[in-house]
Amino acid sequence: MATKKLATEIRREQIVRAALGLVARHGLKKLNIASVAREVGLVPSALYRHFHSKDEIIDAVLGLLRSQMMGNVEKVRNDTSDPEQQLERLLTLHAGLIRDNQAIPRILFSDEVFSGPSPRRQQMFAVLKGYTGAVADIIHEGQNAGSFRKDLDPTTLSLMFVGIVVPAAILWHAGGEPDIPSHVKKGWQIFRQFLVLS
Amino acid sequence: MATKKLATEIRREQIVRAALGLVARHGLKKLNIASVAREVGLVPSALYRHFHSKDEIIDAVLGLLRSQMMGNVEKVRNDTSDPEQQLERLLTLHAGLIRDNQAIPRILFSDEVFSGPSPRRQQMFAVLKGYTGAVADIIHEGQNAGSFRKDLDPTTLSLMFVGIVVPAAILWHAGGEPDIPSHVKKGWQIFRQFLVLS
DNA sequence: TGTACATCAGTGAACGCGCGTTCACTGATGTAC
DNA sequence: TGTACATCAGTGAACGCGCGTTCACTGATGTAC
Repeated sequence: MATKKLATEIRREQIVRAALGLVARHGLKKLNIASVAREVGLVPSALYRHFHSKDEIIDAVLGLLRSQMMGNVEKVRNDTSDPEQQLERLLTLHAGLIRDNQAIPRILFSDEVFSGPSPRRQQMFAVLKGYTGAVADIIHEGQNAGSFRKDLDPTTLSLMFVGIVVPAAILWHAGGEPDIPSHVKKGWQIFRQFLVLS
Repeated sequence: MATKKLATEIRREQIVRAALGLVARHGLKKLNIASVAREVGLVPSALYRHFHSKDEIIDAVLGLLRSQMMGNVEKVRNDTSDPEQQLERLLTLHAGLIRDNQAIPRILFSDEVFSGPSPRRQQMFAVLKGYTGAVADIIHEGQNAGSFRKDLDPTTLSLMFVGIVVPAAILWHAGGEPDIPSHVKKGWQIFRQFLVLS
């Protein structure tokens, strides 16, 4: 029809971005082929020229999410070499990511991931593990450099670090409260006071 | 048939418990009328003698969850009057609840809640708010009693307190790691060191 | 430069499955007399 | 103590909707000659 023909590479990207947006706005359950197609300006069956199945689209969305999270880690590590600043900026970026992108917690806990195909669950586990692992690395470096307390387990600390954002995000997700940036700022002050040797 | 006829009150409880178990094991997406009926030993249509719809069953499951969480708070407040011990026990109970009951995070983040009927989202928000509010109250009492540091916002601390368990639960949920009780123990030591005046 | 052809993105109708829900019925249970 | 009756939990067939997926087709695009 009036629809322009575009290369598969371009369409794949359009489709994945549209799917991510839909998940962020309405949740994974409402992610259906028809909506994605409408968003991209195609007919539902046209998506099958670019993906073999809906599952394949979901996997691509997971990949996009992973690259966003790991992108934040890389950005922070390139910005500065000071572990304390790395943590602070990562927290801010992460909070922003979750706020702009309600899709993250929704996907993390979705049945599509946890009851879905086993490789997908493993991929998701790898993402989470990679992220908290990177945080633990930063903490470890700070300990070695002598700027952080040395008597605490970096892994435990990394989970608590992530824990500054997550419960706030849940609450915000559920009812609009609390103000995430403000909570994150306060939470970071507390975490920092405890961890950084002055 | 051979199925015994039981009073609606009994059946309602059986149905809700069966549904909660199914969600815990397979996620909300696989919660269908047929499975619940099979679990209870009835035919699918029989459930409609006791609930008007699947949505009503889901609401009842949410109610059960709420009572479990708030039950922990009450138990702890009755056990001891020392805020520090209240927090420590609540953390342990909460960790156990999440471990035995993978249903909690799955439901909290499910589309059934967040894209579902608005009253349901409000109910869920009230549950979360009530729980973190209770934690904040305990912290506040500890501050007034002079055993906790006074220069920190109880609300922020309460979210961080919950944050000790949540990320660990997510990881465990995704891949079996880490050992939740052990992480919670270490996390509590850190939190306690920071909060409690010695 | 033009023409024939292969490629492949896009279309629309149709299929089929899962699943929530309805409905007329059956038959057990408890109660009124 | 027995009998008639109302109540209501349980049944099984059927309906209907949402939705992922298939398939034969069309027609635009780029390329070989």
